[in-house]
Amino acid sequence: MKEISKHYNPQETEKKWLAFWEKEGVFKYNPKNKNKIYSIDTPPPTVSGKMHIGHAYSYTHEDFIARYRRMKGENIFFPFGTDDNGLPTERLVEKLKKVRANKMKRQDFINLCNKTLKEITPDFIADWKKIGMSCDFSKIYSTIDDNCRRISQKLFIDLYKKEKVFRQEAPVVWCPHCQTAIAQAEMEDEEVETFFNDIVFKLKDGKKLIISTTRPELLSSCVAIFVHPKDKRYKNLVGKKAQVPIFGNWVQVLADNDIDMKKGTGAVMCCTFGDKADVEWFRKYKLPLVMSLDRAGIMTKKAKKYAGLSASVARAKIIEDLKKKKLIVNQKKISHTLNIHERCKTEVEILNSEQWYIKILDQKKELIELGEEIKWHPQFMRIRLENWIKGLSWDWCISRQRFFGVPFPIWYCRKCGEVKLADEKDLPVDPMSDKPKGKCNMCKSSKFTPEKDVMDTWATSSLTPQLALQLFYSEKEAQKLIPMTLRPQAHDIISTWLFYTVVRSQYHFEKIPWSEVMISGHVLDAQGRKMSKSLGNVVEPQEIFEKYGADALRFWAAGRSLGQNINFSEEEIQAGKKFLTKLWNVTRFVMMNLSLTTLEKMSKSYFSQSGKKKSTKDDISSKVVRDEADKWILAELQKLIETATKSFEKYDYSGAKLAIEKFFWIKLADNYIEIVKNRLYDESRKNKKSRESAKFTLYSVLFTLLRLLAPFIPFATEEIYQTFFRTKKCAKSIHLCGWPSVDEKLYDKEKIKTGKILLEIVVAMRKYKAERGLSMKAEIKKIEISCDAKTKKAIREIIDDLKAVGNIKNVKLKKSNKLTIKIF
RNA sequence: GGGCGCGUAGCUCAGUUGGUUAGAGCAUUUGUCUUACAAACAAAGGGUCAGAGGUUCGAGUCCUCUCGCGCCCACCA
Repeated sequence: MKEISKHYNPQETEKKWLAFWEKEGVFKYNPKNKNKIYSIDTPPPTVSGKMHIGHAYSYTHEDFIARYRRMKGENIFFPFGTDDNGLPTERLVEKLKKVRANKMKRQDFINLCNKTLKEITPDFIADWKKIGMSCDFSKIYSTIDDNCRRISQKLFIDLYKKEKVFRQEAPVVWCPHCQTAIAQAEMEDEEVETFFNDIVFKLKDGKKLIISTTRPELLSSCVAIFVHPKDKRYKNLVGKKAQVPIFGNWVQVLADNDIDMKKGTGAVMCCTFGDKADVEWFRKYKLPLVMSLDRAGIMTKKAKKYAGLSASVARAKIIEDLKKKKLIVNQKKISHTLNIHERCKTEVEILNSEQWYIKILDQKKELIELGEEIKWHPQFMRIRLENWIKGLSWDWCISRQRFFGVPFPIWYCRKCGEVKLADEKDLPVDPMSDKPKGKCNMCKSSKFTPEKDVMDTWATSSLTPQLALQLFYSEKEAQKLIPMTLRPQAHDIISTWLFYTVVRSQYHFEKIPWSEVMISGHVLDAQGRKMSKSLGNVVEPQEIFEKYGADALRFWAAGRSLGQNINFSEEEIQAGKKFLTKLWNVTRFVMMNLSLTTLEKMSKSYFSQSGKKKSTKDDISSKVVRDEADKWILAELQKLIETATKSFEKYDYSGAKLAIEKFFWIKLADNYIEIVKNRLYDESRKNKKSRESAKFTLYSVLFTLLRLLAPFIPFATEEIYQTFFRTKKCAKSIHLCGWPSVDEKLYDKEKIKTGKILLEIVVAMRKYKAERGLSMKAEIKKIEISCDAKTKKAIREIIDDLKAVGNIKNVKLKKSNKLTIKIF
């Protein structure tokens, strides 16, 4: 018997195997391996200082799949990277270093970002290792590193040459706080209370026209008034001019079908720009452009006496002035939803400015079809992409008036304005410090202005298949590996990362980026609410590691089906820990009963180097296994392998976990071990063959079970494998052992039926004893079982185990059509 | 307003293509030192499967409607 400690210590064990995996390069990717490649487009987490529980939840999901596929023998390409450029990183650095990018020299800020990333990234990544991600961490990309900048710029040039990207001056969604353009996907909703003001405009004939607005501060931007063409109240006013109060200019009254007659007074002012409708009218009726707000959200000169005020101050002031002049006739308190910037929660504005866009609006249909080409897990998530694409109303704005991002590889000719692209050989470039080669292609001038803007972070992270593949492959080879096998991610970024990656893959390679996607849900608190600092309900995975270990956390994460949100529950994590303890105890039991020589004999004869079962010729199961209970548990085990494998193939890891858990606890621990105990303890000679049968069964059931569990609890299973199962000839890690396959010879469905009867009798006996307050060891004098002939035969075959487990003196079998059990 | 998901035991969730008596964990109650495990084990109680209607020999499962919860999108004048 091997020495084995009484308690399982997850923290120590996990640390040990983490170091072992790294040292031995267990998860290192080998591009030369000839096996089928299973490639995963791992989400590069946005560097934020710390892994959160939602990360832990969804990343373990993809790791379950990766580990399963690896054991199946596929060549797993499971890279790792971090997304660390753009606004999220800028905001993190501003917070950590207590600076404001706007108030620093551009280059100083960029240097500070790079320096900060160097400081925090290793600790950040450590959590992904701790959770047991089986990625190849030996080569990691960062979306701001030289290679990623090069790829990103190169592919930008590709888009430019394919005319999929364009620059235009147009109204764009703008964040006044971050002072940059943003994309449609970066907006969130927020419900706010405000006043709906009825404001008096005067007509030439002195009559009044009352409009309703929530944004009176934009009066100075008013360029028209709209009414519905069928609105009788205003029908005779259409085509006439009205005077803007306070500012005195005259604007036309126009009719448009989009007007809601029931809303407010049914008359609305159009400002360039108050909202998206204004943009549409601006375009449709070719209205003049009057910008009353600047890039920082401050009123411009156009706002005359209100210039220099912030929008909200100006609003209060203008309402006051209008009231004094009795030009506000009604104020109604309303609550409405407006868009805020997801990064800083500032109310967004629409501003006219020059930006770079990737064309998407003209490709909606094609993009929806591409979504259909991908296999979705779960399927319903595809609809979310489709809905998003259908609802798109802006092309994808990728330029940001920021600092820490991938620069555009372009300059503009000072003379004719023509774009000058960087030479692909020179990438990555920073046009702010690098000079373009040659002269302007149009006018042959040699004076250029650099593009100051940087690309949005999604413009680079939408290229993760390339960023990851080019860690190991040349550009040409990498393209051959598109589509990758799997994109795993959570549902919140379907409209960004998933969508953008599809767009880029199509434009560059005319291919979908991956054949399959798996979408995880979110972690909510115990009450099902979002976790947030303000609610104080945030659970940190680091605390869970400390208290219960990563395996317990992973076990919990496998508890709900893919795509579903999960409520955090400490009890569930405790249940995971309990499972580990139980597994440990079962292992102790098995190992206490197997001698070292038996172990070696078994591993030699039964398992080949890879841990895969040997060919049938070497199969000793048919020679050794003789008792019915053993055949029963082995048959159940085959059924389990079948279920677990089928589930994993469907990305239904939770189904696999559930089946394994039930088998382990109910079939194996509660019943089989109880039944077989007595046979193991009886060391008499005549029992030798039965004892051997039990030993072999326990050995192979446990080893199979360990392999089935390895994707979920990689640390505990590794510990047990290394301590008890691994011999010189075996694979160096359980994660390199084969995935168990069903042994048809052992998959005897009749034996499963026999087992069912056996359990029924055992349960009846236990109930009998429990009801009388007896010990489970108490003797039963006589048990009478009435059953049909077939069952009778089956019971005869398991009668020794049955008598032993219940401590029964006499078993009497009677013939009957119905199974009844009487105990005396 | 549109789309998607969810509603099953006190709580958290399973429930395969419709098929015997709807399952598990936690919680509750009772019992048991049983040579793996008392942080364990055994047993028990607990359900109009949100509601209504329909299809079917048969519905937790399929269809229609209603109600409740969550998420995404739209509405923003």
